[in-house]
Amino acid sequence: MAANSRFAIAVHTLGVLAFVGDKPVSSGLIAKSVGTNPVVIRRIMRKLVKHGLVEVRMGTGGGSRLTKPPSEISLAAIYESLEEEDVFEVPALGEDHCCPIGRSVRPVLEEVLAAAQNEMRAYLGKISLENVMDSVNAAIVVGKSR
Amino acid sequence: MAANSRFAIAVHTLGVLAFVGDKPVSSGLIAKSVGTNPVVIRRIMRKLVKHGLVEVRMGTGGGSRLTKPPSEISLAAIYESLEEEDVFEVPALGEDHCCPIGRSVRPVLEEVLAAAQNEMRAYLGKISLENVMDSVNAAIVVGKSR
DNA sequence: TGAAAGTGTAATCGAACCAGTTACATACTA
DNA sequence: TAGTATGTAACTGGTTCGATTACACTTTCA
Repeated sequence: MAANSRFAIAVHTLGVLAFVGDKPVSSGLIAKSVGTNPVVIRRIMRKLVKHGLVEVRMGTGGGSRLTKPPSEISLAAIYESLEEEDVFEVPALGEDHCCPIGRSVRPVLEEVLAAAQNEMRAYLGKISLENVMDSVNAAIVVGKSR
Repeated sequence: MAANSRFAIAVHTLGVLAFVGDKPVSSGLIAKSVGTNPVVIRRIMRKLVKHGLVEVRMGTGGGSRLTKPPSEISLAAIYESLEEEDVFEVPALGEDHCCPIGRSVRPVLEEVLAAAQNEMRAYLGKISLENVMDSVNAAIVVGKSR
């Protein structure tokens, strides 16, 4: 995964859908709320549809809608849907590499780094879209919107 | 932080230093073990020096050396030393943004994502360079180096 | 039935980032 | 002083990514 705004955009997008409720929302409208281009939203939406978080209707009055209540959508599910690369990358070395350390470090590192990322994912699994939106709504009501 | 091999390179580099022990190791030699260019190693080394993990001597017979035993160097310390950007980025929106959700989502997201990254860091804090090298050495002895 | 409002998708552009490399100044040792 | 190192700047090529444009396709509704 690159230094990446896609995850934030995805959560924001689903947040808008959750906020609006049952009515389909167009990618153009979401793009305005997120501050980007409709195509960017649709690119992300494609993956969310593929993973069953969202359904899309084409044509007039169409747009996107959540397939389940926000309480049943965890941030981990959103993260997984985006199919990002790993945060860390362990460069390959070639099998005939001279240094024994070089050859052995790689699998060890991969294991450790994967475990570290799993910790992060586990945390995201504990937070639902509903949790996020509760905080957002609270901020709106209190007027802390800046 | 970008999809990033620097962290892996840094751990690998310090692993070589730990393996060699007290004798200074040149960036050229490390670069060969890591499979990259000496300048890349020196760029990373600069930061490790800045954070006190490593000391460097110039001139003939010079090179780098750990400043403390591997058991006292955690992966989290290495990670911090690299001063990478955050894994996630929450795009800025401008204060006069029209959508109230857009304005309020940002701080909430930032908080959640920071917490997620802290989980990862906490895990890295529990693992020392010595732990990693123990696994590496075990792999070498057993001959599982591929 | 046809216009309008949507999405799907490909292609292109420019900016940013990064590893690799070269080159050279500087520092240290023998 | 010669040789071995690091420090650092500069350039390059590849990759990624968001933004944008363009166009085909789908659906609704008047």
